[in-house]
Amino acid sequence: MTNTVKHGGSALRHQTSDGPNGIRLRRVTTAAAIYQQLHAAIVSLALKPGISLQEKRIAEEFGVSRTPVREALLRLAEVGLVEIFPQSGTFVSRIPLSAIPEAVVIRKSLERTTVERAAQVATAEDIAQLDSIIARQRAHASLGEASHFYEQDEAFHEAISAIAGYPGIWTLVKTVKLQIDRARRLTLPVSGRMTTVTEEHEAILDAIAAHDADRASAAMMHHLGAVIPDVEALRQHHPGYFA
Amino acid sequence: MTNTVKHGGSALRHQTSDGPNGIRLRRVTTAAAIYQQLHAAIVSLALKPGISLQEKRIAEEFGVSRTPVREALLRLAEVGLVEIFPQSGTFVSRIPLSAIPEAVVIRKSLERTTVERAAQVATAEDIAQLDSIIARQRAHASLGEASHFYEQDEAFHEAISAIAGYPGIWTLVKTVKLQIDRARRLTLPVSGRMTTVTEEHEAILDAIAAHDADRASAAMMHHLGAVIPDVEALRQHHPGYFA
DNA sequence: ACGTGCAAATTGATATACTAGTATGACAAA
DNA sequence: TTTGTCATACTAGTATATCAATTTGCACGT
Repeated sequence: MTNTVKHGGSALRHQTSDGPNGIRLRRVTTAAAIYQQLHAAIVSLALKPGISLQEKRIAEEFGVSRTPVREALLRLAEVGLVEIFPQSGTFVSRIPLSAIPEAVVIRKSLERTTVERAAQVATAEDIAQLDSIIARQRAHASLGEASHFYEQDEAFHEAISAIAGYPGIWTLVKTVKLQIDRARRLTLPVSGRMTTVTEEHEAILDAIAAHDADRASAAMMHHLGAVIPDVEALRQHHPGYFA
Repeated sequence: MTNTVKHGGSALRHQTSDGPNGIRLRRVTTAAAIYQQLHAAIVSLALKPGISLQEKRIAEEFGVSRTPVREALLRLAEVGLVEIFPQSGTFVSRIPLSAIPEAVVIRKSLERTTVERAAQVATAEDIAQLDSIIARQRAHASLGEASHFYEQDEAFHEAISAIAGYPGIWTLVKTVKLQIDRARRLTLPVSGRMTTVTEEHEAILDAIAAHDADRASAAMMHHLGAVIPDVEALRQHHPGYFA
């Protein structure tokens, strides 16, 4: 377990507080920047589950001191993306397959709530917004742009949360579904999957537009239930990635 | 905004790692200890919303360096109990009344899920366990022991989550209901409230014992809906406590 | 093969110093 | 009086060096 990963020697550049127009921007701390970079790297599996992360080495690679690196790692440990063993080492967490079913249940519970509420209160503009998201999604799907497609997928769910008046629920869902996302990254990109997802989103939107909370809920449950990855196949293809 | 608060000069003592029986206990880091103390102080309102918390001063009061204090404050900021303004100051967060309705919705959503599942799968032992919790609760209520009563109240909900097979949901609910708890602390202890809560718990348990998921859900929703504090009265009595 | 013990490695914590924003109040200008 | 500027002090963010506590692995000896 002495694997390491190169970060490409990316140097962090402190953002100065003054924008060109004199607007006072919120300062981006070094610790926050490192957190985001590591977060993205872990979720995208650029940093593989199980590999070692050392405060000292990361600090050198980013060209900063241990302090902000340490703070970033502590935050990552809280959301379950790294595991810190005192006086021993810090490692990218293995994907806890046993926790995924519960994460799915939580997500279903919360998104059922948002979609039902959204179906009750959605305005014409809300529906138009969701429709435009789906349109972009369909375009990306036809071009096979998985990354952009994924962004719009998230935007769709986030928009529903916002429409319902519960934007904080999406924030919660994002952290809950982290490990699910990591597992999903390992599944081969099934052709046609993007089209299927788009159709499921359309079904959800149809129900919202009809202000049919029950149908919207059912469509959302079907959508979220279809995303569960095949656990056993993953274990076979990627030994050592799971806890 | 130069208010401060005395911590009574409580000195932290490092726990050694070896228990009397040789079992290797998980080491309690200084940062974690400080986090817990500040967490409890803020939720119990011993630390009032809005007052200043300074890394340096807290470090001196606890007799430690800035580092663990800083880590504790960062964690507290993540759960919304303190607000950090870079290069300016750190303050106990004011209670965000506007976020409370959403927190209630989230809690209802998650606990509806757990109680419905619990009603489906509860065994005789599970039901006995819940019954004993309620028994203890009734005893504490009759003696007016609010603090012990509150512990059993939490234990009841936590047990339901565990019975459902979703222990992580209770962990989530605990953080979501933090601000609700702070607001509730400000409400005067209504006589008979403890008795009412106990009866509501009994109704929930009855439905679970009967494996009636719908009734259990309804009882839980009624229970959680009855706890919403009177926002306007709070604003009047405690100016400066809310955001 | 199997413990034993020591050295290396790593996180936890301390102490100190410096930087960069931020709040504050005094003071000058209108 | 009001407004704008400036000096000052304060605070969080970061850097650096160092030590402590503990785990881990490997060499060593039995």
